[in-house]
Amino acid sequence: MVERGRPRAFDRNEALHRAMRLFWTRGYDGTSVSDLAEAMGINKPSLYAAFQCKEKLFYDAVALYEREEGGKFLEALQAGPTAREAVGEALRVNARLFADPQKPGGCMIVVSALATDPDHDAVRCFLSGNRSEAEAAYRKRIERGVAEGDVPAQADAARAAAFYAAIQAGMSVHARDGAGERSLLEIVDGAMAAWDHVVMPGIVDNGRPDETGRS
Amino acid sequence: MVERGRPRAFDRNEALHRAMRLFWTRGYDGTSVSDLAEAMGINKPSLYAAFQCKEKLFYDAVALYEREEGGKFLEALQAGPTAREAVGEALRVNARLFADPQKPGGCMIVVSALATDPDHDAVRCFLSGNRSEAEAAYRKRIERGVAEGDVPAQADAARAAAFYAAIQAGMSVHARDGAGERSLLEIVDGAMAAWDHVVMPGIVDNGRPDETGRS
DNA sequence: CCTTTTGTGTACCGTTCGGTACAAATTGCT
DNA sequence: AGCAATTTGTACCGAACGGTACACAAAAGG
Repeated sequence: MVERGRPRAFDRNEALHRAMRLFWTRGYDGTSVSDLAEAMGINKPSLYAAFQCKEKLFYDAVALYEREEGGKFLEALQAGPTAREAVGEALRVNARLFADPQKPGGCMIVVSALATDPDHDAVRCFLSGNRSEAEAAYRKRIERGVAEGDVPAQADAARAAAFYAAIQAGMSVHARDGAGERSLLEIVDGAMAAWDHVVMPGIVDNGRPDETGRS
Repeated sequence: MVERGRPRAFDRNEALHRAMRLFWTRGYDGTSVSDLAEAMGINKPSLYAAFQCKEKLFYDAVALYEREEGGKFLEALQAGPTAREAVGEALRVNARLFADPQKPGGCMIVVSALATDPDHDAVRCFLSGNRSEAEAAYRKRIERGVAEGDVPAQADAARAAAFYAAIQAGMSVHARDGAGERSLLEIVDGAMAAWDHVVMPGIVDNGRPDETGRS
């Protein structure tokens, strides 16, 4: 009793991928269901049968985005030997993603619904929550650095996470405005120069008197 | 021959101000003309008679935003005694604006149309151009710092401007997510810690060997 | 073969969109 | 007063919106 009835004539994942690209490019409000159906190569009833409604389709598309595009970011954030190197590499991974000429500019989670009408506030909040999760990922990685000894114990992980999350969001806007990979990597470079100060505000005024916080 | 015909029964500027607030909150796509008319306290024919169409109304609203909210930013950017202090103060002015609980979160020019359908691409490009102007303002202030001697001659003003413009955009997203003034000011503080490196990449690895660049 | 189950395409639903026709109302000018 | 110019409110326009009814097609199970 595995498959009853007429089989689906399209690849659900492929269709979802195309929907994701369209939402990413045009935003939630800027993408109509008719446009989606056309881009997905199906008719609207097929779309609704497979994805329930526009809003759920969007959530599925965001989940796919996180799996397809967010994976390398999270990997890089875990893989780096120190919190500093991990955060830097994670930002560089995203810089390359946001500026990829084969893809819509910037991060889908930032650009696709920043301001919406109150009817779609759930969508905006959903993305806002996802952004908070990204910030939390930065924070946890820095806290891990404290636990592992490569970040000073008195570090303000939450504050540093907010800083790097903001940098990442700014990179998305910049990418939307046509900034290239080089420009975004320069921004990352600048942000990483503030590491010591951001991680230990008040202790390190500026610059780093000593990098050997490691081990 | 100054005023013929029936006089307008509403204050055009007040109405535009209310439209600006609504666009700022909900974005271009998320704001309908009916909502606008209601918020402005007028009927649609009055709206169209006074502002031509939705798109032109939006442009007028953005211009008002720049006059009302962008003024203090530009002033601070010019007023600071050094480029460094001016950029820092300008960012702090915007941090307070973006987190003002009396106003919609973030910068209108960033949040109100990042991703739209192709029909409204002109709106997106208009805002993108305005963001470029803000970046140019940063660049010119830093170049002025070079001319006045408070910034080293070999400084990369364009790169630094891109960095601080990105920070500013990131602050808008963060403000939309509910970040308060304190959080945004901490981000500014972090960004300013990178000043020397950002202004002279490759020369100053990190930190500032000397702050007495002033005069 | 026949029923059940599910997907497909057409053609449509009510609502909202941006925008306007039109007649009444209110002013300045002569 | 009469005319020209302009705004106002009502009521409406065609188009696009998100979503669906329905008849038909294609598969599995009996």
